[in-house]
Amino acid sequence: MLQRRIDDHAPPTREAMREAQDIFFRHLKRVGLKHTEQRDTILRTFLETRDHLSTDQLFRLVRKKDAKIGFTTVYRTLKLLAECGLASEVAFHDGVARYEHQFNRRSHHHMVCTDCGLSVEFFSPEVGKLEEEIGHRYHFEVTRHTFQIYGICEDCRKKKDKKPVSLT
Amino acid sequence: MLQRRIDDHAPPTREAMREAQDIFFRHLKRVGLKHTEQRDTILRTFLETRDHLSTDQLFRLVRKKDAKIGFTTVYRTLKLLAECGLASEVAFHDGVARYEHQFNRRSHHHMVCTDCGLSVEFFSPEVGKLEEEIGHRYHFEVTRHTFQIYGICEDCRKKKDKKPVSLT
DNA sequence: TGCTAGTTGAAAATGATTTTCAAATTCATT
DNA sequence: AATGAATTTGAAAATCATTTTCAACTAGCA
Repeated sequence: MLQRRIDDHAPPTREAMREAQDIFFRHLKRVGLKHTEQRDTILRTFLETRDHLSTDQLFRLVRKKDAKIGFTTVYRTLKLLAECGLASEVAFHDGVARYEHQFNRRSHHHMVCTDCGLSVEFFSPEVGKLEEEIGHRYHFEVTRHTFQIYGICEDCRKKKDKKPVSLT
Repeated sequence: MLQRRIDDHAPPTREAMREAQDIFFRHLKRVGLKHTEQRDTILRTFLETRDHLSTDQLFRLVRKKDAKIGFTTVYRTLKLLAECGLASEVAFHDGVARYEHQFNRRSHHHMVCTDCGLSVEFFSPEVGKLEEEIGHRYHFEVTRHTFQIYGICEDCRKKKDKKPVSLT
């Protein structure tokens, strides 16, 4: 499905990159894993992205930097990144797991067009407050939340108006 | 994964059941499909549930009522129910699509324990308002939203305290 | 009743995700 | 720098939920 974005975002600064690598390698050390060239390449590629990537999409990007890195390694590294909080899963309900990096980003949410796949980010501090409040009420130690709004974007509505009934 | 519930809910009244059937069969007629025994059984079974069911879980329940109904039919009927708004998908990020019935229920959301799978429902009118507001801002025609909070429930936290480091 | 379009369900296909395993690599220790 | 134990890698195979196929069956209109 096509993925367009409305908002924009700056590439990571050198410091940001370094800090993220630090978090990652500290995590690896903590759980007794090793620092490898592949993991580093995958992390760097991931941080340079801005969309919500499927494992396969990230794999394709990684392959451009190092054609010898396999899908499996990307898959496994993405799990490690999720473990240490650098990546988080975003479910768009289309049967594919997507990840986005969480580094230096404000808490945000997504609105997705169910026709063309356009996704828009929006920010809402209320959601964070609500999360905390509900967690407290039910004695949960809250770790994360997901909030997505689904609908039809303006463009797709216009297209529909032109051919109102599809008989195919 | 285990699924416990904290809140409770009454079984559907005869009227509620009838109304849902009406909505369903009206929908079938509208899109030129037929009213069958199987579809009726599946709808009734679904309405009697209260949890977030995977297709397979619903299939098992349906099979108790009519052992001749196949998985495929349950799968297809669930899609039809989602089409006419009687069912809606809930993603718990565990790789399985789940549905819950929407009939006569207030808009609600879920908090899920990532350890034991416990899910709690909560209600929050703010979320609906937010949905509308964001949709308007980006010119989306909003159809639905999902909001889930993830965390660790009280019980699981207590269990962890007892054996703080797992070395297996 | 007869007909047509839709339905059913077993089995096969699909497609994303996950595991397996032998060869290669990391890194703490010599 | 060399050693060796533990981990990593990546291709291939396995898994598993979901979706499609297709031949036999059924609903519901004329």
